[in-house]
Amino acid sequence: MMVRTRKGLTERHQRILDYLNECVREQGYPPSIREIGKATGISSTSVVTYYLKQLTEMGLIERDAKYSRALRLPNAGPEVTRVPIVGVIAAGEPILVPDAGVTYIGDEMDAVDVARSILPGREKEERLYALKVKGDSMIDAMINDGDIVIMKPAVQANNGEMVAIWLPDREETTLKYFFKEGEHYRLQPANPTMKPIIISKDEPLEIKGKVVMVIRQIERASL
Amino acid sequence: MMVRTRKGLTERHQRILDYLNECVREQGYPPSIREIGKATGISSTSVVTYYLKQLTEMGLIERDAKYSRALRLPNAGPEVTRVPIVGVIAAGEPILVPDAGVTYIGDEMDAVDVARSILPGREKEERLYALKVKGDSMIDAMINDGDIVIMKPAVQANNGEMVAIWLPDREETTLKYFFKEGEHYRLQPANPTMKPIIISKDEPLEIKGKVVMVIRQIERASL
DNA sequence: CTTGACACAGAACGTATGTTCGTGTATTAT
DNA sequence: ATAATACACGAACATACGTTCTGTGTCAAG
Repeated sequence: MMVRTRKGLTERHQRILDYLNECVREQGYPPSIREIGKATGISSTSVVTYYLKQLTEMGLIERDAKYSRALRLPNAGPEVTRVPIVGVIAAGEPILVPDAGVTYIGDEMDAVDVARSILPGREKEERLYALKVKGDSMIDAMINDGDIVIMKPAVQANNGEMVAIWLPDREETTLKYFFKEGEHYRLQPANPTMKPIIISKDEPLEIKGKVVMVIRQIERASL
Repeated sequence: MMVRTRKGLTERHQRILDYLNECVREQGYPPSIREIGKATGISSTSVVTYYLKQLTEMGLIERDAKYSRALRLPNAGPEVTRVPIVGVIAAGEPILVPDAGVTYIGDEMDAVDVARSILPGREKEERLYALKVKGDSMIDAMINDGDIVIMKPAVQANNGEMVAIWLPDREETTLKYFFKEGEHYRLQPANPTMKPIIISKDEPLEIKGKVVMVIRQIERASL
């Protein structure tokens, strides 16, 4: 009996999977049964089929019977999420929030691609949007003019979450860590050397979304 | 003569391309010549081959002759670049730079995936690395504790580029926009409210890399 | 010692598959 | 009018290809 590795895979299972991945990545199409055999040192097409059947049963590949090269890696979905840039965010303007029922299609809209692996788990499922920062007003959030802020829709927040807040009385937008404390809210800047804003619970405060990520593409500075 | 569309593509060319894209996306492997014929209303395998030859000549597909389903969309490379996180960057420590000949393989190393579409053009070709920010010392660069800085190797810089600099005399690392001016260097903070550092050309200054991008994954703040 | 499970192998087979050839029509250039 | 080119097609062909069948060897359990 061959030595089993993780998940009940033998070395031959693993080499077949690795070869399949390599073929899809390098040549753009899956290998045939005979090509798998040659690459993995299996001299018989029936043994390759024997292993492919097991990999199918383990859910690691999918096959469409009888057709050539009809192998599929089931979880090879798109690696990036395209997040629409729905507008800008600036200190003195209300925050733009996408309408609930609107979807953004194609390339007409500005968008930013974000690798799914660097998004927090649950955000992968939710409808993210992005805002581009305009002006120097977000410095206390350590966010620069031109940065892209990835948001998820929210009208409420838990303590410690960073949110986009519109303060109507002050006509001000801000990005802050949000805390409920006694009779007021504390809006804590990301810059630890700066002081928080204390907002009385009498004062209107609108949470427009939660900040998930900030992306800064470094461009050359002018003199 | 059939009506030509953009780039000299006839309707049949376009339908073949669309079908190829659809097959790769939906079933995970390319179609055969006969499948293309059925899907596009072309009854003869030699006509399909005639069109595939033209699409190849236009650079829109690639074929590996004689093998089944050996069609490839040439620009369908991986959508993300995996950038290794080679260490941390902190104010009082020299900057870690990956050795020239070393490559990072597999999952042993921390890494961050970056969508290729948000990288500047030439960085896609070069060997990027990432450093994780430790401490509050990069605030003047608008960079927070925990941020990930995507770098490209460099020992020289042009005016206006953001670089990672190690000042040996001061035992200090800093991220600044770099300017050569007369008898000194000006290291300009990203935070426009902060003053630059002026470094005499007599003082040692080591450029360790150029900053390409900053990624901040927002986590919950503690009280 | 026997049996069954597992792993492996080669051969045979029918179908899938891509290429080549010959033919036809329409349009454009000479 | 003729030739060249583009577009279209069916048939034939050889090879690629996946499945099935039969067989062997090893090992563990009974």
